[in-house]
Amino acid sequence: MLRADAQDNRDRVLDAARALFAERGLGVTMREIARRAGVGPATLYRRFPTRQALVDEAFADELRACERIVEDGCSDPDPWRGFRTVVEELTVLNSRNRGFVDAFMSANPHADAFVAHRAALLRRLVALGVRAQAVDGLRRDYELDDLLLVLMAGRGLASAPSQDRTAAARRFATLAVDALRASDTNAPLPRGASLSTYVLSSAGI
Amino acid sequence: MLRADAQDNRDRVLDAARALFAERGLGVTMREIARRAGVGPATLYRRFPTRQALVDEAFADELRACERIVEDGCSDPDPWRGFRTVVEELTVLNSRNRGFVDAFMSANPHADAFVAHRAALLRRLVALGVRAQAVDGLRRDYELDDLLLVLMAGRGLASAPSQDRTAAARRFATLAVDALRASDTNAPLPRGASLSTYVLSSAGI
DNA sequence: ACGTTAGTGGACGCACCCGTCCACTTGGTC
DNA sequence: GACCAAGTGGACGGGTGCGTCCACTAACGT
Repeated sequence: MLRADAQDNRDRVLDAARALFAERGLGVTMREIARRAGVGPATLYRRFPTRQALVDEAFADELRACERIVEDGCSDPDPWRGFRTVVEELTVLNSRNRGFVDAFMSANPHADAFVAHRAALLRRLVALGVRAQAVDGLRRDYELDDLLLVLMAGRGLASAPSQDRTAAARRFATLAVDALRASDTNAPLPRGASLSTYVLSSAGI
Repeated sequence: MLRADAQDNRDRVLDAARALFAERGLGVTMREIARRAGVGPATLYRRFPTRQALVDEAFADELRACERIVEDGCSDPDPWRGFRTVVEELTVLNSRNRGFVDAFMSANPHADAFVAHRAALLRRLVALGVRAQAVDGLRRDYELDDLLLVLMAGRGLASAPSQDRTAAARRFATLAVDALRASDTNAPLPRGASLSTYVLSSAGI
């Protein structure tokens, strides 16, 4: 059990970290987080010995939100609608939080808490994709890489001015869905994505 | 006229800068470029007093390539085909060079050589877009922002393993083109992009 | 109320980058 | 071959972030 003041400081550090990660990405310094939280560096390091420990904790909520989005999408009786919802929601989530996609995508094998979650999430997304293809919603030549690209692109949105970031994210998601929709005007996709093998080589998919 | 050995060093510095910018983005330090070129810091600073001067020079070729792509696209008698080509070629260009999009997008008003070129390029892209819409190739609700998003997304490709980066870029570009193609299955795009006003507020478009 | 001990902020040593300066080297010229 | 100015590498002071240490503070149990 933590002493009351320590608990308080811990919370303030987490709040500061979340705010800074969201608005400026994972690049912010530990010092800066400590300053924003109004504590000294020692306090920060005592609670979170490594940057990764702080990142893991700071994004735990986001990760849960992310899992919930995927879960909801997967349990939609119409898999194509579920897929579209997932794309849209994840894009909005990303656009709000600059650090989260970074943390999620660059998760380091054996180094942090994201790896296992990521593997599980992506496995479910693959399954959802297959089902969405089966009902002729999602284009036949879709692969997981294409979704990853869309999510990575969403990162760019997080540097837009904050006022209408969500609106921009929804617009972008709509575009992405149109790109992935099965249609007889679709140009055939050339082979050649490799992002997922790169991102997932560690995750055992 | 530069002394022979000085010219030699200058060339080596530029080569090193190009290589490092391409593979690691604009974040590399001046020191590191100097080390890679096998010269001291003083030599680097003598030739390129500021980082921006080096960036400008290092990307001059890329910038020309970029302009040529847009020019070719604009002079295509079929504007929609021209537009598609531009998307594809620019995406490939981006995927090859991690630093270029950064330099191009984050160009600082009054601070570097990219601003004027950027404004001119984007103006031409706007015009091409309008023409591509007129022939029912490009979707009606397209805006410049959508293209910028695609290009930003392409940056993500530059961190993929290098072997098939180009293939991945072409695949992604094909997806993007499908997203932007006019079709009766297009979902209506919600309003709300704002990237271009953000990127271009300084460029006088 | 008071002692104990977890908790704390600030200071420290280290490493890195920055941009500049200076004494030496060396290419080009006579 | 000898001169000399352009050219050079390395060293320097200033700044910042890192992770750790330590003497003080104050929360909690009695």
